[in-house]
Amino acid sequence: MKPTLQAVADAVGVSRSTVSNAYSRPDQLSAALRERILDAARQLGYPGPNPTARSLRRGFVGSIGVLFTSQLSYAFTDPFAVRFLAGVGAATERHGTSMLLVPLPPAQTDARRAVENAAVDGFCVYCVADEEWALDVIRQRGLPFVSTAPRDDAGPDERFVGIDERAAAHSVAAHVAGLGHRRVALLADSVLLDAPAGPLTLSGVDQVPHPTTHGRLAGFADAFAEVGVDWAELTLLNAPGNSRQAAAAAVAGLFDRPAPPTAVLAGSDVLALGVLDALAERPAGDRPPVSVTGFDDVPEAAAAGLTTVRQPAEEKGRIAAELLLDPPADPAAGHVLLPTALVVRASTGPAPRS
Amino acid sequence: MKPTLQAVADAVGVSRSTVSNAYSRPDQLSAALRERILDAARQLGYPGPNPTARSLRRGFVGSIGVLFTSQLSYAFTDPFAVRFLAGVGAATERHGTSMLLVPLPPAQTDARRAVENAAVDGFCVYCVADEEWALDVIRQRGLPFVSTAPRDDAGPDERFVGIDERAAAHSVAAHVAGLGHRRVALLADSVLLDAPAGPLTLSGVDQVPHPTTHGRLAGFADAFAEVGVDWAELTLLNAPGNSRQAAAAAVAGLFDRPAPPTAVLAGSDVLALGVLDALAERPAGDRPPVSVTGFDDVPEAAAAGLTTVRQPAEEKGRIAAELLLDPPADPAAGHVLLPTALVVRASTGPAPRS
DNA sequence: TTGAAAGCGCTACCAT
DNA sequence: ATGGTAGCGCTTTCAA
Repeated sequence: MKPTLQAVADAVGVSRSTVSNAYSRPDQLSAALRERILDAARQLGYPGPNPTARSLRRGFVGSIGVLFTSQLSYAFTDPFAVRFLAGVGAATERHGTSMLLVPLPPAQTDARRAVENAAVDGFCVYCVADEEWALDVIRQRGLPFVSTAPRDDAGPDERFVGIDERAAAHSVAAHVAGLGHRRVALLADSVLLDAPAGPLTLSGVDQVPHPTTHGRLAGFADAFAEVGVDWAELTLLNAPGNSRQAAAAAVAGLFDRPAPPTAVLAGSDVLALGVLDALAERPAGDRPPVSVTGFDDVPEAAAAGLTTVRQPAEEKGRIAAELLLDPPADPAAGHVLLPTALVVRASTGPAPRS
Repeated sequence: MKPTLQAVADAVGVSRSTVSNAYSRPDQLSAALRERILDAARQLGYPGPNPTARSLRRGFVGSIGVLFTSQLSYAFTDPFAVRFLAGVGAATERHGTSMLLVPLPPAQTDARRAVENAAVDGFCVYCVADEEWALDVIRQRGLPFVSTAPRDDAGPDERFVGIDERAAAHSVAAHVAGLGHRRVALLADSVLLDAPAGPLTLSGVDQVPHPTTHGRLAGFADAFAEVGVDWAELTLLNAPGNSRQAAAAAVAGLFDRPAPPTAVLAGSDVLALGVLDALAERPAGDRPPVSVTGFDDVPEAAAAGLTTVRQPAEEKGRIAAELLLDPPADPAAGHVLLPTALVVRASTGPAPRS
């Protein structure tokens, strides 16, 4: 049995309060006594105050949760998510807080439980899919959180860090439109929950439930509407997951259609890279000159020569954590919009004249 | 004030035990009563049992710690570490456990505190530098742990997953020796704690404190000893950190020496890539034909054509977590050696005749 | 500077 | 099937 604080107190012949003070409030006792206590603790093999008991008593835990509303193992394969985590890590590091990664089981009920049971003082919610239920749980627990997806119904005290998805998406799409492309496919992850890979028909972009995906698709559509191509003329492709494989599956057969798109705008770099994979797999003589764009500007994008929109990944994570750990006095400061930039590389070019 | 379990009990007119059972042991009460209780809880905004209180009472937390004995923000820049984390994540996911990433402050005392205060049921210790102190704390807390660095003084109940570092390192080095290289530099991270970037003189490999680094350097040295090149003839280079920048700094000026090495054996792919960076920065006409090898076979290695040793990163993380979460009955099974494989790519070639 | 008392919110045992 | 009791190990007033 591990010795408790009580055991140390008994050994030294002082009260528990004094031992507690020796650890947590050194100024409350004489240096000599403190040394005596710490020595006795060492002797007894007392490992210091039990973190759980301390948390219960103090009312806070000293760690923040990071919630990926997707498989945790997936999150680590997403370069953008990893940079985000690095940012959160940097902030927690400075703050002396730990970060808890909470895996969400596939079943909805179990996932709720996971969020309910997480021992944290707040959450950074990194959303890749439906998240409302998670926010409900967090609110119910009375915990603060920072979201990275734009939400219409965000309360005034709800903190956010992100980008203007729609404007950013507009910028790449306008670039592609400017190159003359008119037959265009839009590719996104989770256009509709649980839709299969491939083409999808939606009466309008507002049917897309996930705010990030909605924002990006809307931005793409805006740019083409400006050049006279409207929603119904765009090919919408669903990728069941944000992975190169999912993207490749989504564009299967696409370029063998009668009038294939001359450009594919993807909702993320990972998806765009998957499209390039699919193109590269075709025999060299049969590669249509398709322009492809991504989103995020992850490290791999540069190597692949991908035209994309840059957003500061690490910064996003860092600010999310800081917003949580040091809530700004002014609630308006709890809403941070990060800059984005269009990065033009070799993956886009003029539309072929046809 | 958030309602407590007591409040729900009062509202329904049952005891706390019954409410507790409604959440944790549904089979202990009638479905009807359980529904009544859950309804009342919803009504009152009771978010379910407080995780901390529950942990205190139950005696376990439901999360495992992952300890990087380096900056957390650094860990996310290391592709091998990220794959390792992905493996841990996959295992925790299946097990319904969370993972706590504990940032270690620079100061030794604070770092001890961080490990002492982590609310976890055990640790996966991923070591990049001196780790003994951390293991001391963990043992003192009586927590189980799994280490990934080979340790001489490992007790019989201490679990381990890793590779035969020395044999693996020998395999690449023998490949390079077989290509005829005799003037060779060995590059490693933290050869000595706090040594600056660049050449370092050590009377023998046994002066290297970190077990992983020691194993790899020893394996390199073994292979060259076999062809008559002994330790003193090898150039030992220290990189202050496992990063491309650190590696580039370590080899600065190296190739402008009178008789520069014809091969650089790096202790990790990241370092090897840094060497390639340094080489690539030289004017095209002035690039010595240096063979470079890495270690790990991270995804980037393939793209760079790096000759390296493959070790299963994700598997390592997965097994580490599993060893922690489902301790094998047979203690011998708590010691897992993973396979490695020499991967020969374009970064190594025959030594120039001179 | 030190100690006594009062819980933090919950669960598990043992009765009923 | 349900409730009473007894803590889990600690911190924090407050009083001495």
